[in-house]
Amino acid sequence: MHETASSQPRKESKKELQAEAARERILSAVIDCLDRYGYAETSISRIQEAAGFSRGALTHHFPSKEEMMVVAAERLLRPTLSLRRRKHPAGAASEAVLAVDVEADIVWMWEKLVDTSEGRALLEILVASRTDDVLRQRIATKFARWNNAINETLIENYGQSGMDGQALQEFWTICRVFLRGLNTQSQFDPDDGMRKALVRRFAHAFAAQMSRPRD
Amino acid sequence: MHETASSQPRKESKKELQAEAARERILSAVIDCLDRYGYAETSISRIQEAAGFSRGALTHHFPSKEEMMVVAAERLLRPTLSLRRRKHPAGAASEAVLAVDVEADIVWMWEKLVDTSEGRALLEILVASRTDDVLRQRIATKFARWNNAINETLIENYGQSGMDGQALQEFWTICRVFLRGLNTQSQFDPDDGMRKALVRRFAHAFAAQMSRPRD
DNA sequence: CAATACAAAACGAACGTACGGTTTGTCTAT
DNA sequence: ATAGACAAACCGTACGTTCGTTTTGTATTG
Repeated sequence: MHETASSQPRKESKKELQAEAARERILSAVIDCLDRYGYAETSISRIQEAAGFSRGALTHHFPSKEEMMVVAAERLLRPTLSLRRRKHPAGAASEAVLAVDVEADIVWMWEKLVDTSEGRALLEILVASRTDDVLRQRIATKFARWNNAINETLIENYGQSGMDGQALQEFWTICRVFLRGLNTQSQFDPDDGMRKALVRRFAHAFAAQMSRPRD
Repeated sequence: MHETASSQPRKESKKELQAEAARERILSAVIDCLDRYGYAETSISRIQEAAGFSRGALTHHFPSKEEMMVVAAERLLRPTLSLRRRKHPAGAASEAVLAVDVEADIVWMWEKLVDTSEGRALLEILVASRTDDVLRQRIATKFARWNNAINETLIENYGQSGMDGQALQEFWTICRVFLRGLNTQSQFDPDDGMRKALVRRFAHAFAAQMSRPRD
């Protein structure tokens, strides 16, 4: 072993790049299968087929199916998907602006984070981890960190509202829970219309609550 | 087949009673396994073990596992669990009374309908039906009817609020979706405290929105 | 700059296991 | 006696894993 420290991305050997690309392709296949077939029906064969690799290649990159699922979950819980910061014009009509922003952010979360392959795959993993002890233990801290990261970003954006931090955390958690729950009945109205209407209705009521003084 | 019409429960032969009790026991075992092990890990062996029956008994009462699941789903979607009617004192302070009632009903729904074995089993079936076409087709209409029945009961109780029927339906659907979503992360805080706090926070905001005039 | 040596990558067959379904047998109540 | 209620053994299948082989990229020689 030479001293090619991993902190120096200088010399990414071609093989390492290839291996990393393969792992990425496999993880994408896992997420795709979770969305299409659900956690239970996501078999090695299905992943193999979706990724375009052989059975042996999968076991070469991941020692077990469980490991594949955990790494896929880690990818879904990567904090890379953060809301963009908003710059608020300091001063007048702050409440109205705030409400509009909250509504827009919620709709954006629904369309870009939840109502996607990744969002549905995450739902499958979360529901599976409800009854799978080892899976739950392995993703619990990542999930908590992910929730906190989202909350912090949102609180940073909306901290000037009248609510304290605790209440804000709870409100955004409610929002996340609602959007995730909406994915549990997406199969019953193939047209997005109804769900999107619900999102808007929720966002509107939610924003109204947030931009009002606490009682 | 004699002409013992099912509309005449007059002569329930002892054997029929026994068979019905066995079916009920099996269905309870299914729901229990769905809650404990999840949809994927609910196998015939597990159900057999939980119900205290042999493999043969299960296949005697239900032709297939899918049929068992569908009938279990039908049991979970039975309209028997309806909110009790509330009698409102016609007259003063109706808005405040309304808000209190809404909050109480939501907490009641969470504790008695959603945060239960049956509620979690229903979550498992709904998530499974997202990717299982035959299961979805077989429970779709029952699920829709169940949602409508709940909505109608609630609208009957709260019809005097300022909202129109469409908005009320959407609001209660939002409530149901949120409570179901809360079950998808119940495994991460074994203490009910946090979830119950979220329910209360949601119920409070929800009630405030409902007892306010529309904009 | 070849030629060789070695490790990683990809492959596919084989294995044991657990599942759902089926069949056969036994007992009980009518 | 006859049909239903339950039990137990059996069958084919699909799963996840293991393992030996082949291929490909990289490093080390002359």
